[in-house]
Amino acid sequence: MTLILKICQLESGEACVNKKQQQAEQTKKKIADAARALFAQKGYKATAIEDIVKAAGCSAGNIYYHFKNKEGLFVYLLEDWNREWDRTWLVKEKQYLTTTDKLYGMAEYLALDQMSHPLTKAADEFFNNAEKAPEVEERINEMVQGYIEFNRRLLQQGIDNDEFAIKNVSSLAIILDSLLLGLSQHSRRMEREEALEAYRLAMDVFLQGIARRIR
Amino acid sequence: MTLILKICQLESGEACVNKKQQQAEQTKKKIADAARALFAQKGYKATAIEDIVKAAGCSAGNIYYHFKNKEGLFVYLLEDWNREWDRTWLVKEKQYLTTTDKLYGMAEYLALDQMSHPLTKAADEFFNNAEKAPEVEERINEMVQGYIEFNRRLLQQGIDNDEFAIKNVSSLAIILDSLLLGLSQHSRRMEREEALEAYRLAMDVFLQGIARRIR
DNA sequence: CATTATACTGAACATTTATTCAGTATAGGT
DNA sequence: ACCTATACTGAATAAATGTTCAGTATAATG
Repeated sequence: MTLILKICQLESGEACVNKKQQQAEQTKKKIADAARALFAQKGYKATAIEDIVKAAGCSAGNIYYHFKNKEGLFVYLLEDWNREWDRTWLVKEKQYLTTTDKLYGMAEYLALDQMSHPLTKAADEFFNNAEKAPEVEERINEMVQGYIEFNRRLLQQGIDNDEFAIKNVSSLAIILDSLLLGLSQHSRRMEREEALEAYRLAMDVFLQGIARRIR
Repeated sequence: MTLILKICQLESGEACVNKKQQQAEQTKKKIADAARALFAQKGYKATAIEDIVKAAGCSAGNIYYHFKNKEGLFVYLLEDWNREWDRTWLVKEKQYLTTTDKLYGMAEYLALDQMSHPLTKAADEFFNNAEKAPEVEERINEMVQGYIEFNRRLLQQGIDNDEFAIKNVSSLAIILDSLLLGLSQHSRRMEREEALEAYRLAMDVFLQGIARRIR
C-alpha cells in the first residue's frame, strides 16, 4: 500500500513490471481478441459468452472479472477501435495538403477499414439493437457525437482554406456522416474494389455538392 | 370445391363475402396492427410473441396459424409497408414536373414517413441482425435491390430530361440510397423540423453534386 | 343434419444463454 | 513464513421466449 504501488496501478498496463498484473493484462487482451474475432464472424447477439470462453481458453467467470458484462466487453472493443482509428488517422492525415484531399483520403481509408475491419457489421447490429443499458445508450450517443464533431472540424478547415463555400457546417457534418454510415452498410454487399469505387464516387458527389460555385 | 370457391380464395381478402374468411382476415389484420405498434415501440427482438398475444387478444397458436413465424410476421409488415409506400408515392409523384422536384419531394416524404412511420427503427435492427433464415436474407436483398432500382429509374429520368449529367447511374443510385439510409438513422435523434431540414439539405448537396456543370 | 375444412386455443416444451458466486490458486508485500 | 489482495474457475442459476400440437369451436357444404 505504498505510494509506488498506487502510481503503478494508475498507469494502465504494460508500463508496470508486475508479473501478476502483466499476466492479467495479457488474459484480458486474449479475451478481447477472441471476442472481437467472434463478434466479427457471427455478430453480437449470435456470439455467446460460451463461445468466447472456448476461443479464449478461459472460464466464463474470468470474462466477468475483466469486463462488467457482455455489453461492456463490446463497448470496450468499440472504444479500442476508435482509439486505434484516431491514432492511425493522425499519422495518415499529415500526407494530405488540402481538406479535399483529406476527405478523399478518409473515404479511401474508411472503405478499406470497413472491409478489413470486422467489427463494423456487429457494431451496426449493436447500435440498432433496442435493448441497451441507459449508460451504454449514452456512451453510443457520445461516440456518434464524436464522429460528427470530427467531420465538423474537417469541414470547417475546408471553409477556412476557401475550398468550400458553405454555411451550415454542423448540418453538413451530419450529412457527411449519414453518407458514410449508409455506405458502410451497402459496402458489405460489395467486393473490395467496388466498395472503394463507391466511396470515391460518393465523395466526388459530396465535394461537388459543397464546392465553391463559379457564379 | 367449386370453381367459384377457388377464384374466391385467389382474390386476397375483402372481395370475397365469406363470413369465416372475412373474420380470419380481420384477426390477421388485428395481429398485424398490434405487432406493428409493438415492434415500433420496443423493437424487433424486444417484442415477444407473448406481448403480441396480449395486445391482439388472441392465442399464440393463432399467430402461427396466420404467419409462419416471428420473422415471417415482420417480413409481412415490411412488405405491407412497401406496398403502401409505392401506392402513395405513385399518386404523389404526379404533382412534380422535373426529376429534381421529384427527388426533393421524395426526400420530404421520406423525412415525414420516417418520422411518422414507426417501423424504421425495428427494420434497421432487423436488417442488421445476423440471425436470419436464408430465405429471409434473400427477401431482404430483394427489397434493398428494389430501393436501388427505384432510385436508378428516377436518376435515369433526370438524365433523359437533361437535368443531370452523369454516367454511372447504378452507382449513384446506391449512393443516393446510402445517403437516405444513413439519414434515416440520424434523423431518429432529431426533431421533426430538424429532420426535414436535414433531408432537404442532403438533397441539395446530392443534386448539386450531380448537376450539369457550366463548363 | 352430418361432415368437413377452417379458424383458433393455450399449456407444455425445448432450448438458449447471460450472469453469479462460493471456492481455489498464487504472487506480492511484510 | 504468513497473510492478503488479486486473478481465476466452472457448475449452478434463472429467466426468457419462439414454437408446437393435441384438442375445441364453428361456419360452410352437400
